[in-house]
Amino acid sequence: MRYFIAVAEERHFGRAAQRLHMAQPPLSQQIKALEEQLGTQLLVRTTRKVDLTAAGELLLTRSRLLLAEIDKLEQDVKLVGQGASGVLRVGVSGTATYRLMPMIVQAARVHMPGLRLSVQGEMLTPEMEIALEEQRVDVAVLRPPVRSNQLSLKFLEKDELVVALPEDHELASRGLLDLSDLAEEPFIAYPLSSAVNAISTEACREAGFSPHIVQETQETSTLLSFVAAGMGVALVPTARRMFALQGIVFRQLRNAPAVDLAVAWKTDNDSALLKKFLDLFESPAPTEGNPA
Amino acid sequence: MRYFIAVAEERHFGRAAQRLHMAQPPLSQQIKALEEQLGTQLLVRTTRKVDLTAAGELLLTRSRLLLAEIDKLEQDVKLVGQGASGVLRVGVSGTATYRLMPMIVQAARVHMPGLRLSVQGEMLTPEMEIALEEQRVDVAVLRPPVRSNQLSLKFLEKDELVVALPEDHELASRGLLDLSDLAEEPFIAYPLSSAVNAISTEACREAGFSPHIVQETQETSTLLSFVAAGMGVALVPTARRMFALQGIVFRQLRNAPAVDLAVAWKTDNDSALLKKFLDLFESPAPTEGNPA
DNA sequence: AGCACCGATACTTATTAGGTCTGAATCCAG
DNA sequence: CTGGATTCAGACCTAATAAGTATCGGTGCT
Repeated sequence: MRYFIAVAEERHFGRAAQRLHMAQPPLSQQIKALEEQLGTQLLVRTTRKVDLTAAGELLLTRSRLLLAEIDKLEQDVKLVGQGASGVLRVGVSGTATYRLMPMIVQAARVHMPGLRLSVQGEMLTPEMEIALEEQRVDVAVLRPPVRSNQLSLKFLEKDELVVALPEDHELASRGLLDLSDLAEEPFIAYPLSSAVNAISTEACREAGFSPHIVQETQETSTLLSFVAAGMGVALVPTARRMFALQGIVFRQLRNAPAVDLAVAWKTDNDSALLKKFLDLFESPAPTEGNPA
Repeated sequence: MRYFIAVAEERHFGRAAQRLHMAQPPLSQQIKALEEQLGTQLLVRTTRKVDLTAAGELLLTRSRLLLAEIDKLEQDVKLVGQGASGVLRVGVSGTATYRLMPMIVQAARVHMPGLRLSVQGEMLTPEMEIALEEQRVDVAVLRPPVRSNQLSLKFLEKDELVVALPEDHELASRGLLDLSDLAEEPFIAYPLSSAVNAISTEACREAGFSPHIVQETQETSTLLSFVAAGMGVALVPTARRMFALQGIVFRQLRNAPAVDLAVAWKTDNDSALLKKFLDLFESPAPTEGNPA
């Protein structure tokens, strides 16, 4: 089949043979054998040039695809044999669920076919810590710091917090805000146990006020719909801006507080699958974090 | 590859060898060679039984598909060689398999003699999208929307959904039903990934309830037999009424949700055969759809 | 413990693929 | 119109690969 493709592409037995690192006569024989097996003429040979019949055209296009699939299968089987298979349970922090997670899932599909990811999104760091320790999840994308000493971390990225405002809010007309501008605003916040909340509250305290939280919510999408409804303002990680929700504007902060994002796993988990999975994080985030 | 499939299916080298009309030792050797080529263990042999590794499982399922495709290619090439003008591989959505498909096949017989159609019925839209992209089928009759941007669509028709009921069901005595009448009924449904399921669920939600799905099934015939057996009710496209299955009655819905039917192909497929085939759809459905 | 079962190994034979040389057909140059 | 160059096909031989035969070794069952 590969022989046929070579001949059909080169339209020349000699050149095709060269490309296949073999002599021309055996190639002619193989093609002839193929034609006999199919009971069909595939090539029209005049001594001066080689042409494809309709059947040949069909065989060319389809067998190209087939060979590609076969090669891919071979690769995939090799990968799976090297440990790229099985199930990993992944927990993802609320704020990373929509942006980072799809990237990871896609990367895993390519580099670790056969791997099933069981993803739970919109989780909070303390939840994930416990889940990791109890081995209910294998990997977690979370916001440091973690308290547990059984976990290892790898730093992924740093996100500045931005302000989410209802679009008709008076502060929406200004470009760059200061945290203290928000002192009198009602806040929609992530749960108390979340890292974003901790950082936000701390930053507000440093800016000289204590935020007035009117609503607490875990899911970012819910949080933003509260903002869109005009119930208050919120501090969310930068990456969240992509959530182009109707009725919301995002404004940058002077001296914006930042939250880290990291991938975490249980240090004593020596699964080959896990190691391979963690390697996926090397390219998008080359920085190495410090273990807990 | 065929050898591996035989062994994997029989889970027994001896029986597999028998099936392949060969002796057992060369089979062992071939499998071993395959494992070496892939650098991966595919089978776990205890002297008592043969088991598949994860890599083996992958190879089994994928290579089965590949072999089927190779065989089909062989057939198709033979057909073209014998004078057929060409082969088009057509995928058809479950609900259109029985009503629309025969019409298309007949039209093709009249207007494109020499064209062979290789039809696969009872497929789901996402399956067909992938098959089109990977060029495993040339044309698909499916239910929009499609996510892929590599495909072009032509609208064919709109089908209202009707209720399929066991004939002794209390609602069977009534003529026109409202969706909310079904709020407490057990549902037999198409798979989650199907367009009909998506539309049905959405319609139920709008009618103020969430359907209680007791059974999921892909084939319409199976679905209807569950209904006939009294396991529950189902929403199926109008065209399905022709399926005069014993023990089932169909009832119209007030404000019936509707699903579209369209023909789809890969935009960059410039086969002349395909263009001609698509023209067949002009007469029965003159409306032009919007590309994906 | 012994037998039956099953896959692996060692070795031989048959089949198939590939290489070399050569021939026939066609095109082109002079 | 003839000789050289080009290109595919056939004849023949060799090397590689697959299949066959006999046998071994380990495992579970009685």
